[in-house]
Amino acid sequence: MAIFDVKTTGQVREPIARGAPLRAPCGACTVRHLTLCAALEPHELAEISAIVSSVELARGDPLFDEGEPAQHLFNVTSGAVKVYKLLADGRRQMTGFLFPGDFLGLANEETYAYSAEAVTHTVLCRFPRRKLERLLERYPKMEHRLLGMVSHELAVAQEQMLLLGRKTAREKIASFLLMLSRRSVQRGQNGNPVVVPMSRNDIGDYLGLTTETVSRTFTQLKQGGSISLLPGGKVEMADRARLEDIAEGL
Amino acid sequence: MAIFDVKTTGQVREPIARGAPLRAPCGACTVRHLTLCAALEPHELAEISAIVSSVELARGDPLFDEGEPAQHLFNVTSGAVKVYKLLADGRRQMTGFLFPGDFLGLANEETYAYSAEAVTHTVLCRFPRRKLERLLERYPKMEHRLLGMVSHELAVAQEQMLLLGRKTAREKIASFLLMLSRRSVQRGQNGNPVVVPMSRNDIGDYLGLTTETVSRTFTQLKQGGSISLLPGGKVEMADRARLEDIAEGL
DNA sequence: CGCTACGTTGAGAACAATCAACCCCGGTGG
DNA sequence: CCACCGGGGTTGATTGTTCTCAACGTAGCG
Repeated sequence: MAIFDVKTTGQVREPIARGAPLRAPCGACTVRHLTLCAALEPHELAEISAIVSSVELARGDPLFDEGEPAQHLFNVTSGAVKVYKLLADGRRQMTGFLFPGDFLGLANEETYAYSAEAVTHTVLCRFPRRKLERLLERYPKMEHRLLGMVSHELAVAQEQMLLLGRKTAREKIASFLLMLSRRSVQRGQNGNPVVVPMSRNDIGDYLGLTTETVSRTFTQLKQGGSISLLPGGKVEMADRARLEDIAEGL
Repeated sequence: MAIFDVKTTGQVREPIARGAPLRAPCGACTVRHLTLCAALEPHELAEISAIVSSVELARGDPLFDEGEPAQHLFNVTSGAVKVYKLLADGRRQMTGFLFPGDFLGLANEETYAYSAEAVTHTVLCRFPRRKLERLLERYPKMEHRLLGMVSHELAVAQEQMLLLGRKTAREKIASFLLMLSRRSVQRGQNGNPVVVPMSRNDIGDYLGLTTETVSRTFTQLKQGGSISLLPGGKVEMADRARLEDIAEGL
């Protein structure tokens, strides 16, 4: 949910085993200004560097599962991550898609309240929770920044509740595309056409729809001239103003 | 969303004009241990007392509207508040019901991202935002506590996304009753029968349903022997285990 | 070159929404 | 005192959006 304006061209930084930690040079972090680590003094940054490691995931790799002991916080460096909750019978609700600059893993309890999995090849920074907490105690500015980020997450979650509870399939898809586009622009990338790296099924689980309905609605928007579907999972928003209206329920 | 275990018998503390501020004695606050003000040193409490005032609302009175400048934070002292977002055509999504001990009004931007209105006669503490922010700067412990509260709100919001996106009407109503019951117990009140102070319409807007569907689903649960509807807006959970199963999708 | 996963499209079913009537209760004013 | 009114709640009939089940196409990959 954070802002980001650095071009990351590829996904892979250094080929390491899945989940294996790697010493990361925070000084060279390209997304630092949008993360918890923004605006740190050099000595603070050094302390962060001392506890952080890097994790690399392949498409589909799990990062952690709901109920697991919450031992780490993460910051997405490149790629994309999906976070979701499950019902006993397998029904799934995505609670978010995370892109470079976004953080995840914050847990009030001792365990994660949701699962996280890589949508594409992804690299993350990993902070041991205990150590980070101790750092936050000593640097209230960092905690203040974290509060701002969590508050923003909460506002985004409330917007999503409005979508899930009250918008039609059409409005949901329009809102979704616009959200992806805005976040892409915030990361300094092209907002149109927008890259849609997740599957129809994932999109459905994010919007409270089935794959079929997602597919049909894309088709419908395409035939209505609002969008075109480009190869490589890109969507061109041919009539953005119209999409904005649809998303707002007009 | 906060925890609370003090019995508040009535709603009215002191009859004052709607929305009018009143000097409040924080030292005597019965819900302090669940709020931002929990575990403060006496001198910190004195500083809070110096900036806080009290607000009293009648049933249906607005507290603030989405888009309005966010000048205050609030803490519910007694009563109940609903917070919601609207679409252009009037469709409404409740994002939460707040009870004694809960706070509201946190805004990342300069304006409120949602509207708030009293469900019943309600009393709140009011903190000027700027002054509270200055206090938070000086007392990182308070900010730490606030972070914990917001994180909890976020976890609740994610649970609600699962409900809105993936649960059936039946499962939604069962989940809703159990949530009210749990929060009632946390406030030290009777969890069964549970008091349901809000209208069918409000419940529908919270669960992403219409009034009619809410009403029908209550009837259905009643006929199935899971609940009984008592006078005074109370609901007896005759078979709580069954409700738990329904809520989990079993 | 065939798998498999993903996406699209179609037909029919189902759940919840809509439209509508009615009830009950509390408040108000004749 | 009672008739009227209005809001909230319940129930019924019907509609409709989305889901389900199913078939088929396509692209990437071993």
